[in-house]
Amino acid sequence: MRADARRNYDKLVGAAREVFAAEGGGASMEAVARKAGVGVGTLYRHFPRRIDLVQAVYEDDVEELVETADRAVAELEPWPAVVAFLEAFVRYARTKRTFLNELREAFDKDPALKLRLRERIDEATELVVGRAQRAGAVRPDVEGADLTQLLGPMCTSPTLTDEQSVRLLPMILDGLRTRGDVG
Amino acid sequence: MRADARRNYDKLVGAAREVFAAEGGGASMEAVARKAGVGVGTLYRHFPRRIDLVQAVYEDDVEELVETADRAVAELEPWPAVVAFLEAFVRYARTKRTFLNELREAFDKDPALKLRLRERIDEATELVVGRAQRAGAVRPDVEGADLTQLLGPMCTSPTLTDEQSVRLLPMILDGLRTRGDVG
DNA sequence: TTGAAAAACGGAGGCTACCTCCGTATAGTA
DNA sequence: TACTATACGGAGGTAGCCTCCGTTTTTCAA
Repeated sequence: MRADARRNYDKLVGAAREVFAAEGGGASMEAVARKAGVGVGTLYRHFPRRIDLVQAVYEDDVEELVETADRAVAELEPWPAVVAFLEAFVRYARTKRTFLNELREAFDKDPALKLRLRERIDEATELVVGRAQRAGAVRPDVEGADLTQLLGPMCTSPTLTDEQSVRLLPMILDGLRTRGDVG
Repeated sequence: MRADARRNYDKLVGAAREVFAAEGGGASMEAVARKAGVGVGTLYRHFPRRIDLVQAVYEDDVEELVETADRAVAELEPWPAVVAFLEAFVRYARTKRTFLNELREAFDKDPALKLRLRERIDEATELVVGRAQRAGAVRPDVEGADLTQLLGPMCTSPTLTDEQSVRLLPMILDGLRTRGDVG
């Protein structure tokens, strides 16, 4: 891939993320190209169908979430790493609401994609949570996948408000940590 | 409402049902008008937004389902009435798959609609199932709403095949009926 | 460093679907 | 029957999707 192509690819994914977040997954391709500062031709060469763009944004988001997990484990103590990761997960999941339909369509068309990315997220969660469990900071009777299963649907539900998510995550974190544990 | 307007309204809802079933909820308005044998102007006067048409089709389907329940109770013995109604429910729910996204959008915009129609369905189910329970044909430890809750998601799941739904409904019916009951 | 091939860019333009508008047709009514 | 309110239909304006191709940029061998 040529350097300028790579540059434009990244610009397009970034622009698509912003535009989809602001206008929903139905936003016009022209708007994405404009935001990225490239022509529509360039957009369509990289992403022939709208769904390819949605998918690229989503994969990019998942990758970032996984990196957040790695960074949290490398830089933070076990419990703060869990807090940081789950906050990132909530942010990640909530942005999906603006293009849930498009995402579902992408998953319908390619079920393997859904599975693969879900595994990737579950592994990252397990990395952070398992470490905290071994350190005695998190109760042992939960698994990483339980948490994403709990938070994912909560965050993508269209009726969840910003305030609710801000109130609920701390509550979930309190329930998650080993009892009597401090700070 | 003038007679010709009423006629065209009905033709449009019928055409929309067929076209949505065949091409999905994203089918073109022109295609619906053509199928109904009217001009697009007529379509848009009756249904200013696509969502209004989706909603009309859905309400019509629910109405038909409720009528099926009434007819089953009037014309059939308790158990056969349950069979007939649940088969109709499966048919009803499966047709929704082709325009689930549009339906969700309609519900997001008007949550009361969802509630109202759900209640209507639950009442119809209760009518048929309650009668069969009182007649001793159906086990007493289930409610009408449990059944729709079980069948609805099953039928609208995009991964359910025709064959599966044909195999599963009899199984569910077997589990539903009072043990030792015949015919 | 240079020049030519390969790769990528951009946006004009064709296509299709959405929706409005208004002249024409028709049902209902006295 | 004649009149009016109502409804019909589809031409045409608008907008978004996508393709195509002349132009620009990058790469790389000499």
